[in-house]
Amino acid sequence: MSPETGPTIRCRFAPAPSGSIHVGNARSALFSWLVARHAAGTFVLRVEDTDASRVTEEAYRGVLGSLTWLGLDWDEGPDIGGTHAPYRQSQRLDLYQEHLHALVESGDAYRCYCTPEELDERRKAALTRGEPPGYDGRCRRLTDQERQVFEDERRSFAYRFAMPERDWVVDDLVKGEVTFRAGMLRDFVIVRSDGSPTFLLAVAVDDMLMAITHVIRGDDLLASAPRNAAVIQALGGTPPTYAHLPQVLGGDGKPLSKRHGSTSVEAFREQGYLPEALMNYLALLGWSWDDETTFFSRDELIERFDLSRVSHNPAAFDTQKLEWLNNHYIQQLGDDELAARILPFLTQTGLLIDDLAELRAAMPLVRERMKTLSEAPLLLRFLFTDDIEPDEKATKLIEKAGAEHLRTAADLLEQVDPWSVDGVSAALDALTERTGVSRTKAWQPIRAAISGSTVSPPLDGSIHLLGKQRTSTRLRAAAATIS
RNA sequence: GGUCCCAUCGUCUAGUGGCCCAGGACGCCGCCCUCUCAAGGCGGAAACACGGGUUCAAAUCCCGUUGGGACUACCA
Repeated sequence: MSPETGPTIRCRFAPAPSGSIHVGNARSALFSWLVARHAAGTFVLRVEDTDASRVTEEAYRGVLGSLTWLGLDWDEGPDIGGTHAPYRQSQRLDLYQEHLHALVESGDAYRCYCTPEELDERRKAALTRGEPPGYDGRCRRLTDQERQVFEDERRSFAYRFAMPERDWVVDDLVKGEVTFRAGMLRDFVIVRSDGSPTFLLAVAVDDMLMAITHVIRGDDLLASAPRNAAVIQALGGTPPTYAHLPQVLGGDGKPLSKRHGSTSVEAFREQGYLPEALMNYLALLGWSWDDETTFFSRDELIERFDLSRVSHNPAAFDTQKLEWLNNHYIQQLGDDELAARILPFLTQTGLLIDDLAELRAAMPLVRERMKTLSEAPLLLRFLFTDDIEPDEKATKLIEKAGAEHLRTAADLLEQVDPWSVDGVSAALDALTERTGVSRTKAWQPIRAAISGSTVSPPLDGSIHLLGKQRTSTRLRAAAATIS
């Protein structure tokens, strides 16, 4: 697979821009991209937007955006062009038309005059007879006279591909040799009666014309591989090598569907997952390097990824493991980087960050406390607003501690000079000593008063960042609420 | 219904006939650390779907059963 030993490997990802791309597709894209990058080959992005009515410009941009965010890039695509342009199927219609004619010329495609109603009827009849329900090939065997009758009636027609009646073997890089017996693959529609090409024509033509060498996709498309290959062969081309990946399932082990909520890449981004974490996690869904390595950087994946180590069984998406990985990657981020990534999540909840230095200074306090970036506002809110309303638990703690305790704390903290974490810490210890209770008992009411919650980053660091004045104000305000 | 794919802890997986009374990771449980919550450390419970073969030896090979899934569209 090295560039020196053979033709350049060309892989592609061909999403339909119908909304956003879900994690199953994202993994297909990732694996395909990894194969290309590992082999120093070419990665092609092609957009399957033949169903133009449903495709919006926004959905199109969303797909590209999701891939870019994930960390994937491409050498040829609709946005950057390339030697096999255009890369949107909606702009390749004349190409499909041209190849349809070639297929008709060579006798590999024919007009099918069967109406949807007739097809439906025959399908049902076959089913009740216990026979396979596929197209029976009727119009393929029409005599010239019969055909003429339909033409004279001006019946509308679709074009079907005449599937050669022989066994087909797909030598799949993941599944191995898969045999499809003669007769199992029926003649399929390649151009609809409205003249539009179907996926089965477009994919074959595009893969052939774009000189794709490796098609890596979900195994729901396994049965279409022999059809793709047959069309390409009929067109005089050489079919690519196929690799069909086992499905990505929802957390419940069922196929991904609306039931699982938002499983789009975009949704994970919005929830505060890091792209490096998602990529790492997705790589591990159906692939492993050895018996123990879990963390892989983008470059390590490129270096190590190999289809021969792709699992044969479907994989359930485990959000908890993703969360754990995400926390790991968050911990790897430096203060500036983490602050920059958190910022949008804070402003999104209405918090105004006027002091970036303060935000940056808070990073060490929250870094290992977040599974996702979207948890940041909850942890940092007390620093960026003075609108602190103690929750129920916090209120109870404050009342139980009493006004005296809070005022004592305020007194002690006001005396801290210079204002440092150590100084704050010493003052808190003095408070503990003076009251003669445990740190937990002495400090929790303080935490409640300054953060409004029973959970917060470490107290001394939090108070230090809050500042002497604001801390004092909050403690005394809390004390004042107790009658 | 037919064809095809798949089957190791709850989950992701290691395992290509002996190194496996099955290893790692997430999750779970316990302990430690500890100002809350986390993070971290240590320890624990937890799997070869079932039944037949083949073999000196099977999680690993073969057959069957069961169970999942895909396909069987003028969807992609």
